[in-house]
Amino acid sequence: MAGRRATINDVASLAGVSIATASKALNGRQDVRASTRQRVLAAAEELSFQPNALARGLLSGQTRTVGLLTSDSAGRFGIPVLLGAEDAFGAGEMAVLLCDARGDAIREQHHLRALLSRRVDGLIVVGESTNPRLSVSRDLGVPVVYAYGPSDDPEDVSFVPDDVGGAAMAMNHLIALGRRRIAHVTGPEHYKAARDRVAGVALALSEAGLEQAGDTLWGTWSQRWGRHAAEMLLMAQPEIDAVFCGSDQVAAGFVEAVRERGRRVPDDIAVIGYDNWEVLSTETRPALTTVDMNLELLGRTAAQHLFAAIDGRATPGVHRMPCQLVIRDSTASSA
Amino acid sequence: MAGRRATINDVASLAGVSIATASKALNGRQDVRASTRQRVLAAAEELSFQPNALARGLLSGQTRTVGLLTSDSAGRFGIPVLLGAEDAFGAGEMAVLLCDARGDAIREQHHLRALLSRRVDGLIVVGESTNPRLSVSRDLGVPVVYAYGPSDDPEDVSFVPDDVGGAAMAMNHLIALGRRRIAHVTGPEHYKAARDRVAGVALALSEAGLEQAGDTLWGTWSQRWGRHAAEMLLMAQPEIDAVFCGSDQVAAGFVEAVRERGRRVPDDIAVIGYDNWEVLSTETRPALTTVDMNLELLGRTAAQHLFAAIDGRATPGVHRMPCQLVIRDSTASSA
DNA sequence: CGGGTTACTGAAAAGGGTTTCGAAAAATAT
DNA sequence: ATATTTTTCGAAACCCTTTTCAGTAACCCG
Repeated sequence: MAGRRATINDVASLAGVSIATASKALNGRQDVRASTRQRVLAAAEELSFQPNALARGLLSGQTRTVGLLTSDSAGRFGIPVLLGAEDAFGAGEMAVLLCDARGDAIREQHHLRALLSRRVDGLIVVGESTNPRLSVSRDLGVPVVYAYGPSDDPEDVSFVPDDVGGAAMAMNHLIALGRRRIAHVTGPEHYKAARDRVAGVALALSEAGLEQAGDTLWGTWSQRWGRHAAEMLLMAQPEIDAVFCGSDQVAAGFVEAVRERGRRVPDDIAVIGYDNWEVLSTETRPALTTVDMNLELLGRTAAQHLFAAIDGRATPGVHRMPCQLVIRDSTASSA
Repeated sequence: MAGRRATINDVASLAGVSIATASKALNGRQDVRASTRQRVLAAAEELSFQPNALARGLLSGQTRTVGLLTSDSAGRFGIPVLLGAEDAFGAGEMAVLLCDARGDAIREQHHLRALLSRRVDGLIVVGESTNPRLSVSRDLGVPVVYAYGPSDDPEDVSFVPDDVGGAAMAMNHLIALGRRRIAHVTGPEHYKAARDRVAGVALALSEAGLEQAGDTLWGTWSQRWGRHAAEMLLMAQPEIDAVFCGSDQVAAGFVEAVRERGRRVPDDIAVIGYDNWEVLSTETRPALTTVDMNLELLGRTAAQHLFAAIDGRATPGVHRMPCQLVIRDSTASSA
């Protein structure tokens, strides 16, 4: 804690040069004799000089800092996106200002103002669900990229998981395994994620010329609902041979109830989950086949596109990022 | 995106005053006529003027920004601490620079330098476990508070959960319920959290004049280990009437295996977990009694103490934050 | 009407770095 | 030796805000 922090002035006087020369030497510019540069570098080292990012930013207008605005970072989905973004930024020498609005619009405005006054170079807005959210980009003056939850303004840049594709991928896997009486148990209808997956299911079924086994069962994203749905389904349609669940939680509950009823997974009924939430998907018995939304990659991609947008190369629109099927025992071939 | 951003200069000319007057008017200082202030405020509003935090920080030497350095924010424990801290800072108009070192010392140094060059007012270091970690405070020039994982330097300020007290609290609950043959299944011995809880168990047992049922079973923090431990335990010591598990994951596996063996929870065997990881503790059947480490509160407290430290009122040492017992069905009175 | 207050206002400096431009020094050409 | 070019260096402006300090105008009182 050596009292005051060293400035370039201190470095310059210790090296016996002007601050202009010191600056050039430190930043690797031309027009500095090698021996002089050597002296300046040594002086900087001795004083453990760190250029003041505030002064630098004030002059250049670039803070090399981005804001990360999340509505609900407590949620499972925000975190991986956030980590992916942080990772991409860290590699690019960018710093991340984290703001959690806790789903409160007032707080969001407040954070937005704070970020703007700190002159961030750009902004990533991480949604709490894949439902479109109000755009904040209007008149903001800095580029914004939306991740997970897209903006409602098509002019904005958004990155979301391709839930339609993910669901279709899961269904195609079941169909390829020879399952023909496939049910679909999912979460609340007001989630776009749930509706998109319904669309993906329909797509895959119609391509295969199949009918869904019964109506889609809407519920909650909970294990409890998975159990309940399993009980209803085994009663009403005991002939089903596969179920696509809207989340790993639902799938975990479903599997548990199926086993308790004396039916086997995957032999009698194959089960697929969604999210690849590893604490759940790998710990259930049998381990869950599930759809991974690659959220960390999504966050990283969003961050990279924010870089591009900062450089003036924005790519407006909603970009759907492919999901990935992770195959485990709950759909193992009943060979 | 109105081209350049408005400066106080623009506000001043629009209001027809000098920049000094504008500044005073905006900051609510004396020596400005009410009508003049009114005009300035209107001008600022019209230009949507936001004072440049860089210029302000450069002058005052205070950035109203703190660094949050985590080793592993992917972990379950870092997140709540982080959220609590972010919450406390947000309320105090502070901004949070998030850095995740991913457990890499080089990356940590790099982030540390970046934070310092941005002139953060303080730093919170969030550990990935409660094992003590290398101090970063030496010669840093800004106050540092450690959360969850304490610093190895007793001169530093650290906040950690009181695992000894938490474990004792759990055991006392079992003892109060009349259980007398209590076993302890926990995670790897190289975790200080596991060792502390062993100490808490011993404390509670000796106070009650009881012996532990068998040796402590060390394993991993997984559900798999919980199941395995249950199988071993039911074989070797079928007389046990309660188990204290080192985590909710272990407890969930334990409960599952116990039920499969035809023994009832809590009637035959009461089970307590640790962490209060709600997706697990509330979804198992029966729902788990568990110890909550109040991590969000811990993060908030750490943040508040960082404020104090920034004001020069540091309170060195390791502060243990009390845990809280959350009682659910897995220890329900078998009345 | 002059002296002493009081109420405002504005010029200027400071904070730390980068960059431009001009000047000095050194090297080369004439 | 002088003229010209090249290299190296330093003074000063600039980024934006806050704050100090000096100055102006209005006001009150004698």
